[in-house]
Amino acid sequence: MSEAMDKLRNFYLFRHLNDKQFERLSEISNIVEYQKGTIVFFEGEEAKNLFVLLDGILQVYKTDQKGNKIILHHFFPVDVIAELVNIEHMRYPASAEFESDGKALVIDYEAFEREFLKDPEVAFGFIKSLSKKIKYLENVIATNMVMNSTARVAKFICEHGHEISSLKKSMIAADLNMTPETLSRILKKLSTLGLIRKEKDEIVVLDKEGLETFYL
Amino acid sequence: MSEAMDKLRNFYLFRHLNDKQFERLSEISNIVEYQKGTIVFFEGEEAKNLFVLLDGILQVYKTDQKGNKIILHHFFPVDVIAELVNIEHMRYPASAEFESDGKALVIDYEAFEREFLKDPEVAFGFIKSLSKKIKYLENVIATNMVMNSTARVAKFICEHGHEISSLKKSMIAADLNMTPETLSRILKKLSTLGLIRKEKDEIVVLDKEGLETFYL
DNA sequence: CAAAATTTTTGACATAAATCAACAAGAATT
DNA sequence: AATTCTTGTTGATTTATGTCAAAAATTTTG
Repeated sequence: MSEAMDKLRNFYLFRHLNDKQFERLSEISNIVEYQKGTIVFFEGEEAKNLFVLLDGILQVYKTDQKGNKIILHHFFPVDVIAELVNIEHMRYPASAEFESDGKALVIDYEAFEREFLKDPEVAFGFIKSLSKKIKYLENVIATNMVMNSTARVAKFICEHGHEISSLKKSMIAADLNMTPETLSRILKKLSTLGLIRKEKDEIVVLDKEGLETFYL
Repeated sequence: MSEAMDKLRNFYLFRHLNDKQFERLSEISNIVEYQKGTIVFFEGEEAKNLFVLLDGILQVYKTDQKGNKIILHHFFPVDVIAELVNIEHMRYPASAEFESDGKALVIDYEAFEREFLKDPEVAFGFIKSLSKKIKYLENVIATNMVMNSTARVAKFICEHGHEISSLKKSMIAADLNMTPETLSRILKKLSTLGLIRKEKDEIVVLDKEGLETFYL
């Protein structure tokens, strides 16, 4: 059995399926490989498939009138994508683009609903998965509507201190829904306040509590 | 049987319950009346109960650092509140306040989960209800993060044209997460553009398509 | 390692919306 | 009807962040 199938077997939504059910799942789905930059679906498009992200990072975003991306979320493997739009026969409320090369299981939703969704375990798995989705939407709102730029940066530093070294600043800015200029200025301000120290390729947190006061 | 119980019987989540189950539901819950302005739960509080709103309007909001309310949603009867926080044993991500006098069924969640959530019909009802919640969160994001003030006002006029007469402008402004001053200025602008006409106690839409161009 | 390309920072300026204060218009009360 | 209270409007100012352009720093390439 392929590595991908292995990942699937262990994925919480499918863990309890017996061999026969799993076999059937394979029949109504197929594994697709995507290249970095590929758009999996566009905002406004109609949904016919359920996606299970197996490899790579998937970025979900909306576009405002001026054409700016507003990044809502990054999905990491393994995760279900687009269960809601399928359940509700909606159009995608946002677009999804691979941020790296990746791979996904693409499931024919209609067949899935018919043959699997009545299974209480699968239904409960869906509840879990929808819950997770609500949590991150709450987080998007809490972060982007309630907090100002400084607070968002402070939060990001506290929560992702390490990763900063490996990420481009312009990427971080995009994820925080602000311009690189604004990010740069805020980092400078936090430096001046003595809360962080900007070193070559790294940001050292000097006063975590001080940072937290911006957003807690 | 009381009017409230009647409403409950017909509520989609409980419609399929038999008399015995319904009896049991009554045992693990009770109907509470609330006065206008009562806070049902505060952001950050731990959840122990599931609420079913039976009467009145419930406003859900977050508070930013400056103490400004950021209104996320209005619930109208009959609707389930706080299923997520209960499922996930989370703290409330927002506060809820009655905007009018009201009434709700308050269910002991632990007992509910134990005795009802395994029922596939109830589980499916939960999926539906979580879906609804995701939809309005998407809408909050689409409205408040993606659209500017003018677009939000234009959308509101198109979608709630009638209600405007009955609502205080300051209320509308709060719901749109802007100040009354901003709302007043935008209405003036839309008037000047000939898209609406402001009459005593009413706003007449003159050019719906024109309004829609602001947000579609 | 030097040159070129990319990314980040800085400065000047623009913009949307909030804030503050005064005023006007309606509604409620005496 | 006159007075008071509440709500809405207008103008001036402030604030946070975006935009654009140039300079500085860093990374990649030859």
